[in-house]
Amino acid sequence: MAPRNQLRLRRSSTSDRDESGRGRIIRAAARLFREKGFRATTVRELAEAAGMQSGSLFYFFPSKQDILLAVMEQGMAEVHASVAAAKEGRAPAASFRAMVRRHLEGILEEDSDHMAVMLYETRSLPAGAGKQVLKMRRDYEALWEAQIEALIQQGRWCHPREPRLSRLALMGALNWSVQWYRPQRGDTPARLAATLCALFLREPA
Amino acid sequence: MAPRNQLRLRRSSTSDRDESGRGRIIRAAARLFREKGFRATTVRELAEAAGMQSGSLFYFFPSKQDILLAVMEQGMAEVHASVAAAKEGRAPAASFRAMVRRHLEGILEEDSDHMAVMLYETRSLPAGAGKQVLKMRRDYEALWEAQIEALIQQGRWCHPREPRLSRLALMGALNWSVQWYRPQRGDTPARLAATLCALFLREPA
DNA sequence: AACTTTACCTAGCAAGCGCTTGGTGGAGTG
DNA sequence: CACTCCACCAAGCGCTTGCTAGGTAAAGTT
Repeated sequence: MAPRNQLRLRRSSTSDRDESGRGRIIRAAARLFREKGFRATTVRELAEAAGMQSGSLFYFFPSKQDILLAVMEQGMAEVHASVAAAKEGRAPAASFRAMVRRHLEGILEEDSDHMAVMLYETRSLPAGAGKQVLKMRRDYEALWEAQIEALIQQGRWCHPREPRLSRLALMGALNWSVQWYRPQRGDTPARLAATLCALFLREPA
Repeated sequence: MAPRNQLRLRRSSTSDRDESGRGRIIRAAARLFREKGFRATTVRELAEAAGMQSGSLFYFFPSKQDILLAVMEQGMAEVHASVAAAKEGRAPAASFRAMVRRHLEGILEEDSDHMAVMLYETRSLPAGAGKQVLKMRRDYEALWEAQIEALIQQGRWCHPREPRLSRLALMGALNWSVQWYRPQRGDTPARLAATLCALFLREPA
């Protein structure tokens, strides 16, 4: 019995946004998992899209499920970082607009499939798995809820009570765009963001 | 070569909400497809949940995919009927509130898995399939968009332009609840509906 | 120069998959 | 009582699935 694969696994030394085997796998997986779903994507398809043989995937990851986990982790980390940066150093309403824009860019732009996979493939993970991802997700939600509370205090939010439900409604309105948004209509995530913000923000008194 | 299964298939003589084989299969499929997803549900699990052997499914349906289609059709038809009925004979804002309530009940209540499957399993259908379901879906969306236009005319909608985007945002906010709503919190779909309506409706002038 | 590690490839196994086939008991019909 | 039809069951076929085992050429290390 050979030593377990796990023992030799690299954690991404640089980023996984590189041309290394790991990086190529994660990018290909993000695209396929988003387009076809996790279960409907076979390791053979995935390997071909990453430019290697199916067996080689298991040199980099112990299982198919761990590839899904890696996709989600990367998506969550990148969007969180982008949105958190947009929050800094602006008035609440301006911050909010920037955050919405970054969030939509993070789920709608080309080669930004990771976060969409994270949003819609949660149930492909067995009950115990993905605690790390779950924690990241909660942190991300807290970021938004805090922002909504700031807007409520300034009287700029459309509904002055229920910040939790407001956040859920907002996230629904934003994340649903994954289901219908198609870039070729002349829309961009930025323009969509501007319009959607207008639904939730109240004019200054 | 035996005659194809299709030739012997019954269209639901009464409703499929009965205890017939077909009805049992559709109900079990709705629950499993929602909980685990279409691909992750095997015909053996599905058969067991419906109280029969796996082969027997194919006496009632020509393929697993046709079971999915039947689930979606039933869900779409029932919710459409319920929401369309709520629209009748009320002032626009009151209609709207009733519609939102019916929609949420249709996707959140126990044994109402069909519509949720319809919302989140579209990509499990191959490109050509489900034209019937797609048409039903478009009709349903038109129903909502008309309602939003009526509210805009009365000055009761939170955003006076962009009825299409308003509809998409609203649907997102409502449909996202499938991902997070859990009944045991003391919430009900009806209460959730009331709060979410307040986000989108404007007070009468 | 000798050795180890990295980054894969090749071949294939065991399990599970959707679906088919050939029945069969019971109810309905003439 | 003979016949037909309905609603399934029992068994299994052929294929695909995630994953494993063993190998290897090239690069890095000592």
